[in-house]
Amino acid sequence: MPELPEVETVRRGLAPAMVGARIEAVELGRADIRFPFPPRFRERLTGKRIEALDRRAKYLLARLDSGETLIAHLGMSGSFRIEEAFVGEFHHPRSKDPKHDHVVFRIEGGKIVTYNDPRRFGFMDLAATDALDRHPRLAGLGCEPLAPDFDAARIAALFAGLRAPLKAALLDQKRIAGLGNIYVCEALHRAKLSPFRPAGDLANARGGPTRSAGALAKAIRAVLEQAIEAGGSTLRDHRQADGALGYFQHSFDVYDREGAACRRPGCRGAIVRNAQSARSTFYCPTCQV
DNA sequence: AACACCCCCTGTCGGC
DNA sequence: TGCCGACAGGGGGTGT
Repeated sequence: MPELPEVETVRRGLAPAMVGARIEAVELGRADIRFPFPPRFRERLTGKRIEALDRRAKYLLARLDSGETLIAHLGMSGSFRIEEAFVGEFHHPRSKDPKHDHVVFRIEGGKIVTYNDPRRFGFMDLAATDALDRHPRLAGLGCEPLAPDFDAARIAALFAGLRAPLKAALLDQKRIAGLGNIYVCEALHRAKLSPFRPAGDLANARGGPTRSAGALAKAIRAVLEQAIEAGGSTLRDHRQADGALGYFQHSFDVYDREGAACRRPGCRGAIVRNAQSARSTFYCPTCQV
């Protein structure tokens, strides 16, 4: 499920139960998910207070009062859920999917937070908070697309001279961090830009922004903000931490709509799907040029 | 630098 | 019904 809006939705769902509370206990269902858990993982979490829960791109960052930060990435299929603990309860005898419940946190105040990840492409790590920006997974990340200074000029500067197609450039987390396959397709459609256009087209000869760069900056911001507002997108029955379903998937204009009519008013085109760098691209060849 | 391709792991879905 | 391949929201690595 998780691109930026879904991770942000998870963050907002977890924060009320976790921020300010101590982690009373941690249980692991196995020794690794995508990677092994770091040494003494449970000990370094147990008894620590969570001072803040932040997001960087698609990463969740739980700042602990120990001076360390818990880094979590949901991969393709990771999700968190919150449940009320009963007295003495730790395991989840009623979990619908105990096989993929890999990490269970018991939180001060009586909540149980469970990380479930069938494909195990997600991971968790711990790092010193004052050295977080040197963590190998965070160090190379590009700019936040919802930051106040993310605009046409920024896009032009990032894309000037690039011959790579817009789709690939937007998926590259080293340039802009947080977009994934769905929201790239959606943003390009909103901006009326072909996914195959060279990214460098958005910069003029002096490296300044074209009108298209402005349209794309606006489209990215709008689609992300609207998706967050909707609680993210729910695909394959993924849920928010509180069990609610996001509903932005009903607002997709192109993603997973191969063969359907383009939703742009006045456009008579149909949505096409094809592969770009081994990933499905959905777009309308009629209005995206 | 940038591409095309491979891998990680598991579940689901469509076609036969 | 059963089997099998294709495919899935992420990301890193390699070789050309």
